[in-house]
Amino acid sequence: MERVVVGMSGGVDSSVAALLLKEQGYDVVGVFMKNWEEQDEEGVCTAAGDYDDVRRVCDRIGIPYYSVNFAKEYWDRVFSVFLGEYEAGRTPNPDVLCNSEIKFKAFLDFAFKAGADYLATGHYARVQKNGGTARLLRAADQNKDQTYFLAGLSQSQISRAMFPIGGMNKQELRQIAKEAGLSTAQKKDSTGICFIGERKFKQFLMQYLPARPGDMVTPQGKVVGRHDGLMFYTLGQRRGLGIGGAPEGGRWFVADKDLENNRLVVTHGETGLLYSKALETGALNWIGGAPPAASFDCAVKHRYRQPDQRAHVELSKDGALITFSSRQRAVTPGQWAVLYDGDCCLGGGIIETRIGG
RNA sequence: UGGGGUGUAGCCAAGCGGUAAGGCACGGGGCUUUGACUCCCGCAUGCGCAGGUCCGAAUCCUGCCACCCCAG
Repeated sequence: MERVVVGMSGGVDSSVAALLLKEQGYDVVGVFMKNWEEQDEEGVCTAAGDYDDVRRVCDRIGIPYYSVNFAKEYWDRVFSVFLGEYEAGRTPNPDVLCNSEIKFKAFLDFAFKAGADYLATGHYARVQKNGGTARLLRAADQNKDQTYFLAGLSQSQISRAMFPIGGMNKQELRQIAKEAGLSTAQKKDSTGICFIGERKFKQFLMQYLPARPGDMVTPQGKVVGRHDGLMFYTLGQRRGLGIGGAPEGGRWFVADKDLENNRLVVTHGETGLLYSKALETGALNWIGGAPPAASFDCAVKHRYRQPDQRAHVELSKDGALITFSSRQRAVTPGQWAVLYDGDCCLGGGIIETRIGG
C-alpha cells in the first residue's frame, strides 16, 4: 500500500484531502506543521486550536497524526528573505517561497524519510502525469485555483505531490466534510500569510523592520504628506495614505518608491504612472524542466487571483521580458509573474522591474 | 483696526429661510492562504462665537473672534 503524508493545517481543505486519500485506500498519515512561534496582536496563538482540529479530523477519519516544527527553517528560508525584500523596497510573496522551501522541501524531505511515497496538501491544483513528466494544472474550481502559489515548484517536487481536492469546488468540498462529520466542515477559510495568519500588516512589519518616516510627494515633487516607512506600502496601494481633500476629489495611490531619498511617490487618481506594458523577471522556474521556446505567447498573472493576461514572453540570460497585450495596473517587483498554457501552469519568476507607463 | 473677502466633519466642498449633498481620509465588514486593488456599510442634533428677527436660520440682522488679499 502506498503511503501518503498529508500536510494538515486544521482547515477544511486539507481535512477533506486526507479523507479522500483514506477512502481511496492509501496508507494516510496526517501531519500538522507549526512554523511560526509568535502570537498575534491579541496574544492568540492559533496553532494550538488548529492542531486540535487536525486531531479531531484524523480521529474521525481513522488515521494517525503527528506534529512537526519547521519554525527555524521557515524563519531562515522564508521570513528572512521576506524581510530583506521589504527592506529593498519590494513587495515579496512569502507564500510562493513557503511552498518551494518549506512545504515541498523541508516538509517533503521529512515525509519521504518517514517512508512516504507522496506528499499531499489541500491546495486547489491538479497534477497530471503523462509519460515521465508531471504537469501542474489549474484547479477545477477556477475561483479557488492556487497554482499561482505553486509556480516555484520543480519537476521533482510536483511529481511527488498530490492535490486530492483539486478536482472539486469549495461548495461540494464543504458538503463532503459535513457528511463525513468532520469538525472543520464549517470552519472559515484562513487568510493572511501562511502559518502566520491575518495581521494588521503595518504593525506586524514594524516589529521586525525599523520605521523610517519620510515625505509623500507627487510625481512633480510636491510634498503632500508623510509616510511611516517605505516598506509599509506597496505599488497601487490606496488605503493608509491618509491624504485627501482636493477640490476635484479623487483617490491617491502609491505610484513608486524612491528609496534613495526615502520618499513615497503618490498620484492623484488612476494616472498612467500606475500602469506598465511590460516587466522583467529574474530567473524563471519551469515546472516542466525547460521553457517551451525561447519566445512565445501565453497567459500570465502578475498577481494572485488576477484574470489571465495575454502576453509575449522573450527569454533573456537571467530571466525573461514579458510584454502584455494590454497595460497592467500596479505591476509590483517582488511579486511573481506566473505563466500558463491553457490550464497548465508552466512556472514563473519574480518580477524584477516594470517597464513603460 | 482703511477697503475687500472667507469662516460647514481630519481635508476639500454643496447649500442662499424650511429643518446639513457629495468626494477624499478614517473606521467596520465582504472578497482573499502574500502585500494590494475592489465592493458594501458607517461617519456633523450641528454649520467660527454670542445675541436677535421669524412658526422655522448654516442661510436674514447686530456685535465679537480668526484667517486671507489689497492698500497704508
